[in-house]
Amino acid sequence: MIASATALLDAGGESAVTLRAVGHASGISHNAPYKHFKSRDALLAAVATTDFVWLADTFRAVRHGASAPASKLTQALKVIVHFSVEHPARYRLLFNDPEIAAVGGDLEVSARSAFAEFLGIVQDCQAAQKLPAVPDIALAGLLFATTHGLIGLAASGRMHPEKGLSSVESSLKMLVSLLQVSGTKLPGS
Amino acid sequence: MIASATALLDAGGESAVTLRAVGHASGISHNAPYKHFKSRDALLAAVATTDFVWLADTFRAVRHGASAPASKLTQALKVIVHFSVEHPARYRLLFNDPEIAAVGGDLEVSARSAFAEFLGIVQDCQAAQKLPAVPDIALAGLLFATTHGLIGLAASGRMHPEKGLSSVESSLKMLVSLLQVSGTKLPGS
DNA sequence: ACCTGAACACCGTTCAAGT
DNA sequence: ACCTGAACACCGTTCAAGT
Repeated sequence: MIASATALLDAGGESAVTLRAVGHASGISHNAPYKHFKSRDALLAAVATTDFVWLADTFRAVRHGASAPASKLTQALKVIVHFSVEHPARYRLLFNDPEIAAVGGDLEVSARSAFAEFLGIVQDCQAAQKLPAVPDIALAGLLFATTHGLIGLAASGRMHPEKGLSSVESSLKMLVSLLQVSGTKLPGS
Repeated sequence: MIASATALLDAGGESAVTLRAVGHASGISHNAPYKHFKSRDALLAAVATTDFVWLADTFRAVRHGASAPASKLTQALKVIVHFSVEHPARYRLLFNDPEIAAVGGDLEVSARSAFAEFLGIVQDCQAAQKLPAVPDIALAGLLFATTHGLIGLAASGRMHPEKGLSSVESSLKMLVSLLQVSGTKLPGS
């Protein structure tokens, strides 16, 4: 049922995920989902939870890989960007949907877990002097937020008129390189 | 009618903006809007256009104010943050709604106009050596995207667990200060 | 416990008809 | 030209009833 909803999201966006379509794709009636989920939003939240768990696992794999810290950060950011490109509706569910986020519960736990793994990668970069020694959580939030913002603006066509998606990665590269410069001269020193 | 839709957005979010409610609030029938707008999305796009025009005007006023360039940048970012706090549904319409963005036309023109004013403020900061001398459009996009991303993550409750909205402004302050440090040592030099 | 089918109260949108 | 009222094809959700 979660799988059906996920497939419908990828195929037709959030509006395509009607309980009738989910029921039909799962071979059950259109209101059988109510026996397993409190509402349509709860079903969508379950999809989002699954994706957050996947994100956390992927970040963990990147972090424990063999690359240099700065390269791991780039890889993690690419994971986010690629996910947003390949599964835009699911990405929006994760980071752009207040109604879904309000569900809380497992969803919030899995979201924090994914962020914690990302934070670990940022901390490793700081330890390796590849990022400035500002508070780690704020820095990780800033990097994540910038990636998220670039993705959102690109998706809305509200970014650099002439460029397309590639500008997301090049903008991120610019940010990381600017921050590395900052790392060599700590603010306040 | 645009005013009715705007009020409904502020009061109850996007889902409250039904054509029946708009018609009732405007003293007309529930499908009279179709004589003025091609669809519900077109009406929402008209609301977004109005807000983009307001944003462009506000940015322009900031830019031509008496403050120092760096202060103008801070003011412009605050305008965005405050708008997102006071009118979350309208903010989402501007920057988080692919369906609305796809309408194009006047909406896109007004969006580009707002970005152009913001770009001007960034350029002034670069001229005053308050921001690094990287390509101006990319830098403006980066600053805007970061602000947008921080707002979105804060709205989704997906940011620093312990902090709230104030962390958006403090994170932005951190970014600008880090970029100012970078400005003193250009990358590649 | 889990599922079904009908029903309810909504939607956006269309259309024939009025002025 | 602009508006109305009824109608159509959907929704999410509820509920009595089945197994």
